[in-house]
Amino acid sequence: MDNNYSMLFPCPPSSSSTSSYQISISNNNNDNSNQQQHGFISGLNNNNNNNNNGQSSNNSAFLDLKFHEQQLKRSEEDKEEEEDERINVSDHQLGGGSSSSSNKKKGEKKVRKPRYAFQTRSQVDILDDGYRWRKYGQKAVKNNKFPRSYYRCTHQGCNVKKQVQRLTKDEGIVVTTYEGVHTHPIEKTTDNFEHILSQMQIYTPF
DNA sequence: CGTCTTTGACCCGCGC
DNA sequence: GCGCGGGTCAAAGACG
Repeated sequence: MDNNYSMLFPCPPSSSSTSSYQISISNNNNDNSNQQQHGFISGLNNNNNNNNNGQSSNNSAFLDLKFHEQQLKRSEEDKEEEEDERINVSDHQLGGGSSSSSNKKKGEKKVRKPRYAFQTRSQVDILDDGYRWRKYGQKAVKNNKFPRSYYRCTHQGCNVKKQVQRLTKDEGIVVTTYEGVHTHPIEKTTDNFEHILSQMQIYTPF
């Protein structure tokens, strides 16, 4: 469907960065079959808005990105997405309570965009990918001592979301899950991110 | 004062 | 039908 990777990386990488990250990406088909391969990326940097960045990320110059399509019962939903208008399943609205940003009409089925998950070895939870995110929720996750944080892109009209979660098994790994594609250019660039992009082009299976 | 995070409540889907 | 877990909302607070 949307296998146009370049759309996902609106900022062309420059080769000027001298930072020393190494990236390894591997498809991680841990769950079921029927995998698709899409890519999205989250760079490594401090987002100095909020997080616990007392611990410097400079030491964690080794990035270990593992990339896998998240298998969220998505295969059937993708199929149904096209004929979505025809289906009248339920008349619920998104989210808790009164107002929903996506004004779904009565009878429309909730459409989930495909999601792309990355595992990133990083000291910090928040990875600066050049976009501005606003946190809108945090939930405790079953079988995980770390909570999952929910972020939404703050750009007007851009409905991209991401989830950030640290693994219990390996506390150094942060799983970042993106949902949707940005409809606007990147808002700020970082050397780290650009460097990661340049690496990604090598490894991304076009 | 504007922006962002925190956090409890709410809603929904799904399995039993 | 019920309970659980995931996802979202929105008011309140923190912060620059």
